Amino acid sequence: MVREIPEGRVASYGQVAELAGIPRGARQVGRALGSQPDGDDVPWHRVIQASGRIAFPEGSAQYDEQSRLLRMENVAIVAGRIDMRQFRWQPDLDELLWKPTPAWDEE
DNA sequence: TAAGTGACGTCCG
DNA sequence: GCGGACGCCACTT
Repeated sequence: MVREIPEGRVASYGQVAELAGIPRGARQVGRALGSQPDGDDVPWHRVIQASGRIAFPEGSAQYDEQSRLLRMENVAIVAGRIDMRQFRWQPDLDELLWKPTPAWDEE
């Protein structure tokens, strides 16, 4: 499922779990990613907390690595947070939402 | 077998 | 917006 997340977009653990058919399996997703051998082709860095924060403690090597990879994909991390309204991956509406952007003043 | 522990999420104050 | 309490579930002690 995580491999489906396109570059430049992110998804929350809960979202991935749900899409994978595991309603309350957010923690399972975290475990799965953690047990994934490094150097694999799974874009683990695109999975973050629903709050828009990176799950690792700020300042940790892992936090730095993840934020680095995200920024490399042009995902903005402001004040330790990622704007989910802007970068959250939406499987179906993806193409629609990722266009320029004018339409979200409805918020 | 029971208790502790997370790469989490939601609710509440 | 933040921290605490709980819920969650697959391990590990």
